[in-house]
Amino acid sequence: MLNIKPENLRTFVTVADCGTLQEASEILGRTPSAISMSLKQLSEQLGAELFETDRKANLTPTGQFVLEESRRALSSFDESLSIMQRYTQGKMGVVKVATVPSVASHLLPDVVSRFQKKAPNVRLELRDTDSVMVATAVRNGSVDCGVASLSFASQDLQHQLLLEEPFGLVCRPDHSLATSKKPLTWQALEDVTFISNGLCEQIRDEQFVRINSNTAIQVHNIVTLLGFIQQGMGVTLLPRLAVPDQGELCFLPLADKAAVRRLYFLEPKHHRISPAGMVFKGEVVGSFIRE
Amino acid sequence: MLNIKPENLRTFVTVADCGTLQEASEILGRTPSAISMSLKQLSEQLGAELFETDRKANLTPTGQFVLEESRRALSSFDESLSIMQRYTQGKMGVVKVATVPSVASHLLPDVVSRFQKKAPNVRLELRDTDSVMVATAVRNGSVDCGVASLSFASQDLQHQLLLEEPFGLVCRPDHSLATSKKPLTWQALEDVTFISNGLCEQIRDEQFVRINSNTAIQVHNIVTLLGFIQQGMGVTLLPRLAVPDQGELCFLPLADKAAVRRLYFLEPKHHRISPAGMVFKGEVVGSFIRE
DNA sequence: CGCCAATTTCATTAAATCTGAAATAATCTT
DNA sequence: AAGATTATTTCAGATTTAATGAAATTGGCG
Repeated sequence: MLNIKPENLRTFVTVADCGTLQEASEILGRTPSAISMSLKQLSEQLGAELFETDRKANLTPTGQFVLEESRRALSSFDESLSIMQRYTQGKMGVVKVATVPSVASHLLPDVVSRFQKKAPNVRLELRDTDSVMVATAVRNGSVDCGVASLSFASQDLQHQLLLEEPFGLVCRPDHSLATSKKPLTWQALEDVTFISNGLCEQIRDEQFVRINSNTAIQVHNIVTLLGFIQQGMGVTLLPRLAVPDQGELCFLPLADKAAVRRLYFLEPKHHRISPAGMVFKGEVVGSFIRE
Repeated sequence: MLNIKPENLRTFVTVADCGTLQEASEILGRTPSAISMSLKQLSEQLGAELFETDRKANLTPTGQFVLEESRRALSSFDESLSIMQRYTQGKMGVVKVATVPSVASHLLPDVVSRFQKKAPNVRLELRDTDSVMVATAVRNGSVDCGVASLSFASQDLQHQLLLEEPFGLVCRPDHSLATSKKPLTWQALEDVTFISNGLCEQIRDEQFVRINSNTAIQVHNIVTLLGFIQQGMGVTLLPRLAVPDQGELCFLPLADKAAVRRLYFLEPKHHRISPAGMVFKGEVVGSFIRE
């Protein structure tokens, strides 16, 4: 089998274009004798003369054919290398991300627009679900990475803290607790109708856990939950980002500063994410670290 | 710029397929350490890890992408080399040939069928004209080579004698000369109506040249010429191959054995013909040398 | 937690490639 | 047509690049 390297073809193409070894030698940065040897090797491998005479002005029919095919071969090879390079630089590919809804709606838009400026040819696939599903999706590989809170550390997930935000009481402005001047204690919740939601599981305080587990209603969907609050059916606890800014509901601080939601960047521990995914991660992490 | 050679990609693909250096080293015929270094070089050039761990069982996302692209790059490159190789071996391409009609109809069929057996993927373009046009076509490159007689040696044509065949007198069976027992002398032509044709210019004998230039009719097209003879309008001189075998005309030998048509293989002197053309030439020359 | 096997590293050897000078071949000039 | 000139090839030595084999390291498995 023959052993022709792209550099042989590149040399040949340059010489054919220049018509002289001297000129080609300057372009290629090698001596004419090196180029002469490279051409000799190529024509020996092919078993045919490429030039009519030892002056390089005229190609044989074989030379013309090999010239065209060499151009094709080189541009295809170079294109492949370029594609690999763009991929490894995170300028190409697909990134699939799962986040919790509050992150998706409040924090992702900024991250995404900066990411797209940096990597305009990368396709971004976003989905939002609850934290458990985010973790599952990252774990089984159906997404590259995710942002969620972490109920329990998984052995095949790597996590990185992005943000801590306090829970607060969400209620109507005319609710009895709404006028409280001081941060609310857990005790205050004992006497009102508490509507639980999925995020409440993040709060580990014993007294609250009891309140939470005794509650009559638990609503998982945020929009539905807020509707219930709006109707005056009770109060709930939510982190700041989960509550729409321009709503008509109150958001009151809690006395227990340990009641926080932690958001983590999640990625698989045992296999790494794509270069484009790394660029996305950089945007996410950078965005949260700055603020 | 990066300096990745096909051998690097081939090594990577083999290792990715095998899943272990040991196995790949046997296939590639190199030691595991050589392969390890080649892989290291590749991933350094790309600036990304290709395998999850130093065991080669699992590819990173980058590795999977590079694997696919490497396959594409290698098969394209190899295909190009294969095409060049097939071309230089005369297994691909186009051969354009011009011949005189008698060769085209009598001798080419055999040559062509043997050529097509040898080079089934080469396109053959045949045309027939008179010798002067054949030579012109070869000279100006509109055909690769040709078969014709040669009125005057051209400085940019290379020729090779294929066949010498004697001229003979062509006439109706009831013509006065048809019954002659002895080979005909030029003198015998002085008393009959001689119809000239283009091939007669090959005959240099002085007496004949005079007869030929005094003739009242000159017909260039062979079919037309034979029609004239058939009608009893006169006689002509032709080489054996130019007269149809199963015609009703007589072909009588001449006394002057120097009156021969010489057929040459013609090719350009200053630029060589394509590999497929060389294969065709081989068939033509071989065919004539054998007989 | 330690063994076993695969992989990497490192120093050395081998191979391929490049250089520069001299020889050769081709074109240009007279 | 012969010498002058320029381009190309050849060759030996130098340099760069890749491959080897032994030793060190790493990762997976019991």
